[in-house]
Amino acid sequence: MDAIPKLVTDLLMPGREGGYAKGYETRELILRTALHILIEEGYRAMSMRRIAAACGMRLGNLTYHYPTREDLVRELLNAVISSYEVEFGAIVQAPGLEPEERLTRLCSLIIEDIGSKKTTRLFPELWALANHDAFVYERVHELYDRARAPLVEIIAEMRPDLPEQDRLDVALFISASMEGLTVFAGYEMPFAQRLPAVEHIAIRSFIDIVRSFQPA
Amino acid sequence: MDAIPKLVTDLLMPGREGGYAKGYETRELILRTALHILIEEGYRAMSMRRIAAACGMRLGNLTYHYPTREDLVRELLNAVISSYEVEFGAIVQAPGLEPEERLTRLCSLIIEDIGSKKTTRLFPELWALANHDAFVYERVHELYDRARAPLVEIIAEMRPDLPEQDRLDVALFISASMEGLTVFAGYEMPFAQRLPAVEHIAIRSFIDIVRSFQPA
DNA sequence: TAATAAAATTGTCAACTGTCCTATTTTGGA
DNA sequence: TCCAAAATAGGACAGTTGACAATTTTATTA
Repeated sequence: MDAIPKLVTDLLMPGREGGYAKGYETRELILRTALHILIEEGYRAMSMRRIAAACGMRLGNLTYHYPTREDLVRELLNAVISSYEVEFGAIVQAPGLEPEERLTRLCSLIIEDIGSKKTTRLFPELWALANHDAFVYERVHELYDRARAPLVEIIAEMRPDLPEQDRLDVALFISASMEGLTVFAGYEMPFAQRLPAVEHIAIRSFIDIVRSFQPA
Repeated sequence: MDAIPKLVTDLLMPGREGGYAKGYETRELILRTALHILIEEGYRAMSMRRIAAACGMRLGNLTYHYPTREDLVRELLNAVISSYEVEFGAIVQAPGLEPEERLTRLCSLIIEDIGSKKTTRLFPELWALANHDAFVYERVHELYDRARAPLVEIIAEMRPDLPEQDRLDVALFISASMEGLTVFAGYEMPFAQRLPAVEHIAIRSFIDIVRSFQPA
């Protein structure tokens, strides 16, 4: 039913320092399994015992690798968010292309990612958590800052006349616009099948704003 | 610190049928308190005992009014979402005004609501819950359907030439665009103070899309 | 005011939670 | 091959959770 999950970029773990390879693999399995439960059943279902059981290991072993639940959650979110940072950092800026074309490709990639199961399920959890957890808040918005950076650059190229603050505001709006699609046209959302159409509308309108925005 | 909460429209409870007035008041207190905990501390903190304690009542009494936690959550979300439906249903369509002006006012109201603490905190919780709870999913998207309806109407007035599907897609994009602001410029979010500026950009761009959208 | 339905209290239950501690087994390098 | 470190297992702990039953108190109205 589901597409083949792209395991490679699901999580970006910090490199291992000390310890055996076995332990590192186990920690990877743990975080991957925790992420799976988070996506499939939500944050509430992601208990220590539930994770251990799904990993086929004992609770004692889980708490050996992650002494507290908070440790585990932090590492998990860190690894997940890092993988997104890499993903967006790897977006080829394709120098030589017109800025409009680069804007189109960038937004296209982001919006298509929003349609994926992982992103549709994960980010609402992150948003909810961020409202009551300073660590999550910091980490999530750090990610968004980085994801917005290339957008700001393109806007600067297209509109060198614009004050920096206005560029930032426009980039912020474009970024928020796309994120908002998650709830409506994300994976298994009521308008999932309209995502391509809405993507088209979105990108056209983004180009229009950047081209025609005039400071107050 | 916080603004005075507008208690009147926070919750819309179903009218009481049978039972004493006392009981009805108690149920109202329960839902109001549960909502407060949900907003201030998140879904995970909203346990039966926590709610009962915050109400100054015993757990037994809470389970008398709401036998299971699921009952309570359903009633709570139903009451909260109903109040939003009333709020948006009450938006005066101001006949006689230009459609552009009506679009501006409607979006302005919605975006300003997104800046409120209640909305900023509540909706991410709803989005996360909706991903793993069919009831929440249904109820949330029912709300969004209703909130989009006046938008579709205005677009129809401005663009009678447009096929219905295109109007719906445009309304969907505008609606999603605004919701996306929650995470970035909502209450206590990093760009909360940019909300007015972004609101301005958003509305200008919305008017532009509606005016100039051309089917593929 | 008395009768009675509703509301609220109190105590209990099994299941689950995160954390900790102590064996035991496994691993990989000397 | 041996051995110390690492990994895993197993059990125990106190606290929390949702649900429920028996009981007492309160509110409403006949």
